[in-house]
Order: sequence, then structure tokens, then C-alpha cells
Amino acid sequence: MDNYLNRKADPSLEHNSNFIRTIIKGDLESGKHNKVITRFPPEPNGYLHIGHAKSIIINFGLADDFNGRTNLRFDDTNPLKEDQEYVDAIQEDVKWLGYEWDDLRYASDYFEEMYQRAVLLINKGKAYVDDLNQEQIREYRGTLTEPGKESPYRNRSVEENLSLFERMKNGEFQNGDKVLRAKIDMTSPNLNMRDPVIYRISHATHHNTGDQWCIYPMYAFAHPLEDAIEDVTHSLCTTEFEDQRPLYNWVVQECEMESQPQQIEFGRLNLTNTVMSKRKLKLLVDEGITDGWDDPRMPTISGLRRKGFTPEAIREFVKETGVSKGSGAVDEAMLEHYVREDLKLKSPRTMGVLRPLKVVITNYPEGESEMLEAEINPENPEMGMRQVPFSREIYIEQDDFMEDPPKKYFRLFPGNEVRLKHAYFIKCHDVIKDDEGNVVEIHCTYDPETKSGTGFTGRKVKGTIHWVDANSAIPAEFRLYEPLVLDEVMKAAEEEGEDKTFLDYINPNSIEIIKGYIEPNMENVQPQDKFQFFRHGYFNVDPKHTAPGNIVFNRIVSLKSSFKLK
RNA sequence: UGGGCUAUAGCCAAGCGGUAAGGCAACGGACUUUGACUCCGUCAUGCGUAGGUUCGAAUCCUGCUAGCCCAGCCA
Repeated sequence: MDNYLNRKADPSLEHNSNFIRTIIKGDLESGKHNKVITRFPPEPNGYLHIGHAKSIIINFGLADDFNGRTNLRFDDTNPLKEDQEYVDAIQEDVKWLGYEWDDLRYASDYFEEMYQRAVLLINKGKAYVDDLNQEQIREYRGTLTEPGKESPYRNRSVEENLSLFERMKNGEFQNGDKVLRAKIDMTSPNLNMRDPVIYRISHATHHNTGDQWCIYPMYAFAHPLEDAIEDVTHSLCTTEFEDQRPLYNWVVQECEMESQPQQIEFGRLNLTNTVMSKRKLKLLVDEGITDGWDDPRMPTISGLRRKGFTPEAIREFVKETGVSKGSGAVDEAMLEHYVREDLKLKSPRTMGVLRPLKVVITNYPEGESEMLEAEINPENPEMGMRQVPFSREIYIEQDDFMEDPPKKYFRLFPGNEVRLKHAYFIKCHDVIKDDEGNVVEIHCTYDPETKSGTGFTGRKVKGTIHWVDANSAIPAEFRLYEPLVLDEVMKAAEEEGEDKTFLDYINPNSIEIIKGYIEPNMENVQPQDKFQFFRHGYFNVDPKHTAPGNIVFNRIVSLKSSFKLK
């Protein structure tokens, strides 16, 4: 398991100017606020994804920059969708990302106060109990271009509303029989202001409050109250809530909250070649397309963690991606760049052969072997040295041999000499094939004078390839990933007007499981250990599938390559 | 077609009336015991578009166009 950071992460947005920072700075300078309080308010109805990471980093990062406070608050106002499993997972993910909240809160902590504020609204004639059913409410709401019309129940007396609302709370009605609505303006061009429902009846067991309540506040009513109760100064959310801002302010105002938080919206983080809504992610899990929320192909925090991403890489990525109101999609290549960057100096180098091809070194004495010295990370010498055994039979990568190579191929082919990383030069002189003509083994000779570390400069080779000793190598499993959905495929399908969902376009090659070999010194690797396999990329020891005798590596990201075969 | 929001390079994004930061990607080249890394170089006479104001406009004004969001008793 990764180590949690027992402190807040470095202020992640420190040197990046953005409009929210500018607003906060202005509020502090003008004296509008003398402190900064933010909150990260997930609904515990699914696992956090990288889009939430952006929200976490913005909320915690900005508060940290201004010596403020940040609460983790579960927005648990809909018992039908929420679950303790999610609240646990969310806390783990926030901590793993490197943040510590000041207070842990639940919207459900405030149910009593919210109820009282609703009563206040009723008393002020600003809310009423409506008997219209769901379909009628929709009809009465009007459309984007036509105003709505008022419910026949809109002008009930305060007394009647008070009594009805209390009876709703007492469980005298069934789900859907009645709702409490804010009395605002049925003709507003902003649909959110057309007497929004603020309480509904839901006879459901809540993960926190059990069966104490059977009426639950709606987001639009609950959220501003939660913020105000916690004295949040800047309530940061994504742009789809922009239309709700007038309602947010109305609630704070009409409920006579002392504290008046300011809602500010920023653009969602989207990534190319992935899906990012909780609904879609949940579908992937429920349909069994992935191996759970933490499947390495998922853009969830737990999926990225299992794939091998580091909190540092995610934070850096989000920081460089910026904060604006735009709604574009960031190239996944950018995310990958920041893991490579982070792992470059941290992760040990090692050799692993993913698709083995046996090589017999015909002039190496049979039955003998030797230990070779190798740097653990040439870019970070402090990591020291390791020992790698070498003998007469080794495995190399199938791709590193071609019987009939194209121009500019400087790996192994008949008559060509290459360097075995950390070992010797070898030259191929024989190719063994099976009945179908497949290469199954090659024979080479080595030159003892070219041993690595001896300073041999007699001649140069164009290629250096990796290998493992066939006698002592440990078998291992490698899992290589591609995006679950490809934008190109989805787009092409859309243009042809195909009426399918993203589930119909799951990339059949999103996971490839292969068996290969690793250096014998890797015997005791632990789950979540990260390595760079030479010339392949960065890999993480999978915590779920790794078992005694079966080490499983997830490829985090390949190395970049300018080599193009064909 | 009502309302809200956004338009700066292939992607993300600074810029706030004084003459277009940075990152990713891409492309050259140097180096190389990872076709990696690193280093060097190239990459918007241009800021959706048409006008206007100004000595001067990506920045201010007006019109147009395109994209995103809103008609849950979800958040």
C-alpha cells in the first residue's frame, strides 16, 4: 500500500494564476472576508474519479494557499443512492491524494436545522406544500421557451402548509404524495427559479440517520444551507451549477443564514479517451465490464492508484491543467507525461521480458553462470546497485530479433551484433524454427572482452537490448492497458448516426494479459511497488491479483518511443 | 426558438488598453549501455467573426457565429 502523507500536500496551485484565486485575493484585500473556508462536498454514491481530484486540489489547495480551512463534507441527502462503502472509499482517496480535512461533516448532520429553515420559509410565505404529482409538476413547469404556471396548491395558508409539512415529516404520506416547494417565480426564464422542489418524501433508510427521517432536502436547498452552516466563504463547484446560483443566493437570503457563502463555478476536467460520469463508471462496474471501481482502466482515483499512478503525478497534472470555465478535454498524454516525470527518479530500473524468445550463447561454458553489477537507477545513483545473473541461456524480447529486418533496425538479426544491457555484446549466427517456420530459438556468440563496466571501447554497436537469465528468471504476469473507449471510435459511430451507447464501443483490446520473465532479484516485491522495466515503461505490482508465486504487473505507462517499425 | 456560460496554436492555458507566458503533443538536431532521459532548435504578424472607440485593442462597445449547460420528487 502506498504511504499516506501525514500532512497537507504542497499548495498545488501556488504559482498558477486563475480567476478563482483572483477573486479570493480580492475578497481578502477588500475586507469582504478575513479568512478562507472551502469544502469538498462529494455525494457518497460512487467512487471518486480524476475530475473529483481537480475539485479536491482546487478546494484544499486554495484554502492552504491562504491559510484557510477545508472540510470534507458528504452531501448525503439522497438515501436511495448512498452507501457507507462509498464514504469509506472517498476518505481513503482524499487522504491518498495527500490532503487532510479540517472537519469531517455530513449534510445529514444538519437535517434538523434544514427542517427548521424550511419551516421558517413556510412561515414567511416563501414555501408551500404541493399535492401535484411528479408528472403534473413537470407540466406546470413550462418549457425552455414557455413560462410555467402556478400550482393550484400554491396559495395554501401558512397554517395549512405548516401542518402538512409536519405530517410529511411524521410519515403520514407515501413517497410522491406531496413535496415542499419554494415559492419564487413560475415565469422565470431560469427554470431553477420556477418554484423548485426543496423537500421530497422518501421512506428509505439513510446510511447515517437510519429511519429517523422520511423527508429529505433537495440539493438546491440543502447545499447552500450546508455551506452557510459551515461558514464556507467560497463554495466552489463546476459550471453546470451556474444556473443554480440565483437559487443558491435566494436560499441563503430567505433562510436568513448569518454566513453568506459565494458560489463560484469552474470548468469540469475532462480527459480524452475515457468516460467520466459516475453514472457511466457505475455502469462499467455493474455490467462487470471492469473488475470493480478500482480496475486499472477506470479513471477513478482508486483505479489510477491500482494502475500505479502516484498522488504527486495526479496533483501536478491537475495543477498544469489549470482552472478556467472552459469545457474542453485534456489529452490523456498529458496525464501520462506527469507520471513518467514523477517516476523517472523514484522507480528502480529492472529488466523484464514480456514476450520471451530463447537465446543460446553457444560459446558460453555450459553449466556456468556469473553475477553482473547493474545500477538500480542510472539517473539516480544514490539508489545503488543490484546483481543480475547471466548464463548460457537467456530470454530476449521477440521484438528484438528479426530474421529479415528493415532499414534502421538496430536490434538483433543474423550477423548483427548488439549489446546486452549490463552484460556482453552478442552476435547472432543461427536461427531455429519450428515446422511452421516460426522462430523459436536463436544461437549467438558473445565476446568476453565486451563485458559491461570494463571500459571496452574496441567497437560500437547500434543497439542495446534487455534480457533475463533463463535459468533463474522468475515467471511473471504483465497486464497492458489501452483506453476502455476510444474517442475516435465513438465519434465515427456518432457520425454514422448509430443509436448505441458507449457500452457498445468498449475497446476489445483494453486489457492484454501476457506471461513473461523478470530478474530473480524481484522475488520479494510488494503490492504497489513501482518499477521501470527497461525499454518497456513503468509498471506497478497489482495489489489484487498478485499472489505467492504469481507476481502481476500493471503497466502504468509505456516509455515514449521515436522508433517506428515499417 | 427562453435563460446561463465559453470562445487565445492539434490539446490545456496565461493575458485585465502598450504590441501573444507556460505545459502537453508534434517536428528537426546533439548526446546516449533504455530508439528512454537530458540538451538545443522549430511550432499564433495571430487571439471565433464583422464592425466601432482609441495614438494604440486578445483586452472596451455593438452585431453575428459556434460550442457547453438547464425542463429529476438526482447531485
